Amino acid sequence: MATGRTHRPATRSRGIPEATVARLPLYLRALTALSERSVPTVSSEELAAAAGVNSAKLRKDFSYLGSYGTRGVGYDVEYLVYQISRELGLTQDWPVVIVGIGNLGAALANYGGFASRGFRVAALIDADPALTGRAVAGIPVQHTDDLEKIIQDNGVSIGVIATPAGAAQQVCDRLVAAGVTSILNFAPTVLSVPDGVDVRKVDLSIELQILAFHEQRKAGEEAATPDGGGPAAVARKESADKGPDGDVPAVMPA
Amino acid sequence: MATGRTHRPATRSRGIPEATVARLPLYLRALTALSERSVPTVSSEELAAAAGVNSAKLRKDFSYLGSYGTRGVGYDVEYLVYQISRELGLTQDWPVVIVGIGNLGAALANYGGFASRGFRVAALIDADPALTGRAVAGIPVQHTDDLEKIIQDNGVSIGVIATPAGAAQQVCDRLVAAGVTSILNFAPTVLSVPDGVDVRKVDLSIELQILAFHEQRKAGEEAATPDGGGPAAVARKESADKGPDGDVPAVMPA
DNA sequence: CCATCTTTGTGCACGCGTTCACAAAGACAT
DNA sequence: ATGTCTTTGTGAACGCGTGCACAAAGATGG
Repeated sequence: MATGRTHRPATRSRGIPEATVARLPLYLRALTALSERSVPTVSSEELAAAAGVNSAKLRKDFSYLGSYGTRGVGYDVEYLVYQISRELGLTQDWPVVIVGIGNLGAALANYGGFASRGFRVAALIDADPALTGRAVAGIPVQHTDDLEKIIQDNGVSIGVIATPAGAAQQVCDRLVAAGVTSILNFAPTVLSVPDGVDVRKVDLSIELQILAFHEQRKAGEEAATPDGGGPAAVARKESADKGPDGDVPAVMPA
Repeated sequence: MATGRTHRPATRSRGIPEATVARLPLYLRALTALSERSVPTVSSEELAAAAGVNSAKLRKDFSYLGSYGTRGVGYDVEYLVYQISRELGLTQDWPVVIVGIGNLGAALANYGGFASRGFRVAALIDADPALTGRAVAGIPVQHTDDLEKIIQDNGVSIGVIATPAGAAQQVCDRLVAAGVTSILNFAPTVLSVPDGVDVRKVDLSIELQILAFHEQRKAGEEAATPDGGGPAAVARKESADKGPDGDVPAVMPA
């Protein structure tokens, strides 16, 4: 750990820019919606609008995948769905384990967006013996003691961590040791992983803080807006000193 | 609803780059942890390691806020905590409403990371009459009919959407009409909002799809191994880029 | 077959973000 | 004071991502 030096030299995965990869799921969702409405073809302009991006960007993104469009017509929806799915690896089955079955873990287990895209919740794991055996989203919760066996028996390579912050690194280490090479982390902690292991982080409070920053800026500049005093919240008198409020937020209080 | 402009206006918010703003919460968390351990000062190198970023990047980030460090010593932890909190607008109270109290909404309501950073869940809102009146995380759920009144009475400017995809746009429109100017969207949909409203998106399935892409690539490059290709990929020393600092992505602004 | 129209695919330029490398600044010891 | 040591703050170079603008490619109609 302590990745002191040699950071990633280039972030191009097989010639496809990382930024493009991050948008492919967006296109895929829009295309899937079109497919369900039996729309045969779509132009870059239309699809871009549906995905909320610039049409030039979309065309460039697709150009990295190959030339799948027809000039003067657009893109074949079904064909493009297949190509993007294949590129993202969604044509195969990805068994996933969720560790930490609190409120968030349960929400994830129930989330329908997984199964519809090749992800299969292979197991739910929690350290609380009281949960063991109970079913969440129709899947029985298993105890952390069996983590390694579960990973290996199911050939799991993607793990989701939804534990409290304090347990995240330990769980991460065990997942990696057992063979997991991709981790989606919901715990508010920086995880250390060896090279070759991908970690993506989702942090609910960080997103809100970024919004707060912009919100504060908007409120501050609103003093000059022509529009009458908006009903927007007035900057309340600060008072709550940072205080040592239990910062370490447990993702779930069991 | 002409164009779904959900991407940031690329406006250098008060001279502070967007990328820097996105990292400030990361620094803040690391600093808070140091503060609780009564560490008086910290060097850019140490703090960068704790936050999982490059030290040069961290110093440049702080340089946008001003010169808060002492050469030869480092940064005063308490002072920096205050400066970043103030910059992010966390020294004031931010009432927030959560719309859609399903599994995810409940998880968010219970999430401890909000209250500890100036965010206060002012209300929970759901369209299901069966939920109305029931308490989740100690907060009574109110009906969607009262959405506008709740927003205005509480001076809410930040809304969290955790509804099914089909209801998201409608909820969004009502929130915006009632005065909300920042939205955190968990529904898998592209929201259309007028200028001046910020939207940040968190999409669980998109993150997994991005991981799957890299996972597939790793597996594909390992095909050279004599093994017939078992489903379980072995963590192997490989030049898998994508450094340890998994930045958000999609959310990126998504 | 030719003209015209539509839409893709991409060369190019620009700006943002990242990283390096080092001078400036302060602490500390002598 | 002076020198040495540590660490910040930043100028500059570089690479990536984005968006413009247009030529190429194919459809379509006469």
